[in-house]
Amino acid sequence: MSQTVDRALSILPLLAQGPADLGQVADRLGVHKSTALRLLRTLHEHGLVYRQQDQRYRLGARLFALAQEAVENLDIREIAHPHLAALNERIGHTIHLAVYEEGEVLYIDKVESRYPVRMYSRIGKPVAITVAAVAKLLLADLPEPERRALAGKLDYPPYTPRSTPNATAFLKELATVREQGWATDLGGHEESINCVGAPIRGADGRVVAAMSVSAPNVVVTAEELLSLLPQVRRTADAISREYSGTSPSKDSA
Amino acid sequence: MSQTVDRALSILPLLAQGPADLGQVADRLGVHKSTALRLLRTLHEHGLVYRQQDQRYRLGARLFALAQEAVENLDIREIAHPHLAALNERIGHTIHLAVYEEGEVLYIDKVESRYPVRMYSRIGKPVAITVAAVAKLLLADLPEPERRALAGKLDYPPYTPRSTPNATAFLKELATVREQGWATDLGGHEESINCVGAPIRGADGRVVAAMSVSAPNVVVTAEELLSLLPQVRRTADAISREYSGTSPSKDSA
DNA sequence: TCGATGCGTTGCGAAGGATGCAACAGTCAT
DNA sequence: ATGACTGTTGCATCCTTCGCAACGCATCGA
Repeated sequence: MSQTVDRALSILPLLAQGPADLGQVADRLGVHKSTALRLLRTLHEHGLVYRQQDQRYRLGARLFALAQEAVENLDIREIAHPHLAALNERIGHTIHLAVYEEGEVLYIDKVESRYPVRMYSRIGKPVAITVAAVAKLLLADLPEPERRALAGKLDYPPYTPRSTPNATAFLKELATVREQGWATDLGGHEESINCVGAPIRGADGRVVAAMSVSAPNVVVTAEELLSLLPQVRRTADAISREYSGTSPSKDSA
Repeated sequence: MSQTVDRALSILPLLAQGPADLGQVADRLGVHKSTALRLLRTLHEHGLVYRQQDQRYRLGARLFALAQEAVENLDIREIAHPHLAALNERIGHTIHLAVYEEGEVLYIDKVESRYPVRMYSRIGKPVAITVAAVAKLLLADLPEPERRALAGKLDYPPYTPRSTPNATAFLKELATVREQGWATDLGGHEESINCVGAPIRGADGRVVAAMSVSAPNVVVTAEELLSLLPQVRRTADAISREYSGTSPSKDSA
């Protein structure tokens, strides 16, 4: 809607592919060099773009700062984390927390068996949206038309023989997930990794996030992992209650 | 330099503090609601901003994607990682890799003892720039005026009794670090944590990155940690050589 | 040593786009 | 039902951005 801003923001994904010099940026944008220069300068002032010694531009540090702050301020994450940590304390496996946003699923928290570490390493990468347990949970709750549209647009990479093959199978799986209120990924992404997940719901019953427990099948069999389902669901429900209960009145300032 | 873009980008740090509605954004920017709306729409189209169900805006997922891609494309990181992993294999402690950028020091890689994990959790947060070994290494190599200016601007939080107290002490410490070619942080940030670090240099001899090994003093004493210094330096030098050697000719496309 | 080519940078007039206003629509609370 | 609030739209005005051309500067080759 705003041409100037639109152009400026188009520079970011362009630089995400790698550093580029002024001419390259101008060409890719289809604008004059001087225009590109002014846009880059503005981005630079805000720290979103950095100029390395060879004068080429690349993405800047402020970007990380923003992403960091953003994820820290997600109240679901804040509420969920203690619950995830407690569950992890008991069962010891890796636990993920994920949300859905505009056609993408992204992890916003993770608890590792050894120590609690917030690892955002998978953030931004195309999450295995067609197979991940958390993705199924989140997509299963989308309004019918949006769900159909999204399922049609997706790619269905055959990570393993057990991966979801196509939109039809995926929609069917989502229906199952919606019915039963939990989801699995049994070797659909990596042959040896199994997951079980449960949805976290807001006050209106809509799924606002999803959590899952993952473990390699050399450690626990799929059946053993499934036996943890009640605990996973209890945790998810506890988070749902707390999230629904406490009104989000942030009386700051 | 570009007013429109400047205003639009100013929205991002504002939203980083927490979700805000249209009116709040407009107020903080000092512009009319309709103007703020158009800017937010543009940000939204690029995925940098997300509109939650209560219509308030917050930072969007694309931001994570960009930050992720950006850090993945840092060639220093790519080159260094195998070396860091190898060193970690031998000595088992936590290893950090950091770079300097426009007054900030940020971690771009980390290897944990258990398994290699890229953890960007500290990115964006104010790194303990006045005490961290990697920070000293990076700042010690700055041009004199820039170093002085920066040292003057910094805060010197007394994390522990051993933290760097002020600019004078810091500049002196940096001089020492520059002389000896390595740095330590002995309980300057957290009482029980010690670090030793070494610089990674480009072809022109300038410090382009810094690495460090950290360990709690309940596991290894400061002396024991210091005895690892030769290995750390060898690793850093190996990275320097590889980084300088291979010309960065990315013959893509 | 000198000219040539390529890059980033600056100042300028023109015009295109962004701005703020005012009016509208929807929602919630009273 | 009525009021207040928030988000939204269309529009005329003016500011801001745009592309041009010329410049400074470095690198390269003769």
